[in-house]
Amino acid sequence: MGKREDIRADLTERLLQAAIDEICANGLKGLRARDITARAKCALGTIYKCYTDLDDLIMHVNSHTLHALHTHLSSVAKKWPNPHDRMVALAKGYAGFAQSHQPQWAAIFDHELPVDRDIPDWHHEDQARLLKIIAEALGEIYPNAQRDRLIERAKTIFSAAHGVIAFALQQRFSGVDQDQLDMELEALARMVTAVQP
Amino acid sequence: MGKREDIRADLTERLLQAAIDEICANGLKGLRARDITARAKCALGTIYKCYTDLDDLIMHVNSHTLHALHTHLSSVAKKWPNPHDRMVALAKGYAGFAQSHQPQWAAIFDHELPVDRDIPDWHHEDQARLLKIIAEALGEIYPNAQRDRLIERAKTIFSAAHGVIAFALQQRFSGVDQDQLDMELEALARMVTAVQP
DNA sequence: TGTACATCAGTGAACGCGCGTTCACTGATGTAC
DNA sequence: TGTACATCAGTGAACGCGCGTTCACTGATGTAC
Repeated sequence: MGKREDIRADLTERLLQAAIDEICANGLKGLRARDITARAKCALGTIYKCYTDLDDLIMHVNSHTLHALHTHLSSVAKKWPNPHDRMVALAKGYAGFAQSHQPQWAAIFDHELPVDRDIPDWHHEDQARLLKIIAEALGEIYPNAQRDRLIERAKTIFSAAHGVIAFALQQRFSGVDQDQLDMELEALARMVTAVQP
Repeated sequence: MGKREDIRADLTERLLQAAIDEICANGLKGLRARDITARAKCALGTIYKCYTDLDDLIMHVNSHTLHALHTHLSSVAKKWPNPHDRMVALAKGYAGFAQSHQPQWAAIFDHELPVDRDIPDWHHEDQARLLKIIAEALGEIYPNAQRDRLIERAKTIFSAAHGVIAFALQQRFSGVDQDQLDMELEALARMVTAVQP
């Protein structure tokens, strides 16, 4: 009987969820170990039984968010057979996700690991899967392009859209108005997938 | 005779330069009041005589960087009479500046003021001046467009290019390869300024 | 120009707080017979 | 099933460190006569 393992698994899960909730409530910057364990109703030390440290826990939260984003965008992509329209829908879908999950979404990009520690493989894979959705649409638009070029172009388009969305959502820097965001994203997506040599 | 004022002005300037140098050396995250005053060869408390606090000093550093960026991009713009080519040159020029001033450039976007404090007007103006350079080129490409629409589109293009450059420079997220950055920026700038209804 | 006094700038030791991480403890879970 | 013992999970008070900010002090600058 694995009662101890069950407890551990339950604790691990509760801590993850508590961390997510705390980030939603106070943002990554306002995340404190004590708040997480208070919310998860366990002792402070438990974090270090279930995770290496706070950074490790945050990485898991971010992975969780990336999975949710991937699920969201996959389902959006499925609805649009035309690759041009699909790109527009993906851009808007990304904006919608970012908007409705703002603090978690921001955490993905704001969290910085200590320099001596490197990003786990599964995190890179999460990102690669996202890019694949875009690359696939591009492949349909440019059937003769090389696979590597498509991936590279997908990165460009993703980061461009991300830039537009990030500046629009965090008022801080002069991004586009929020109510013009969808319109501008549509324009961007259309321009960027107009056929060319 | 304003000897006291001279000393104060000198100190203020030295602190600014020391802060810039420290950011270059250790990044915004590694910026510490003690390191700044050590480099400026004055006492710790002096920061609070010349600036409200560390955040205020950082805002001044960022303003300094934005001015340098504006100067750089203005001179780039002057060299290209054709607005399409100018947009390409601006994108590459921005990437070049970001690359050669990475820590200072990153500081502009990484620095977060406490929520209760708002961004001074001069900081917004610095940003607006940057956008104007882009809007001007757009105005030549789309002579019939409204001024407001041009500004909005300039914001979109700026944040898109910024996204591409930011992801490419900070390896962290899957941005385009650094040696393909210029090529991708050129493609982006051309696509985004292709004539359309 | 010289002297006496007032002001106030720069100084840096000390304060204070936040907060991640540790570790000696204790009691529930698992094991042996 | 019951009892005695060993293990080891979760606990949370305490540690330790980093670091922004303050403030009583002192000596140079400015002022009055």
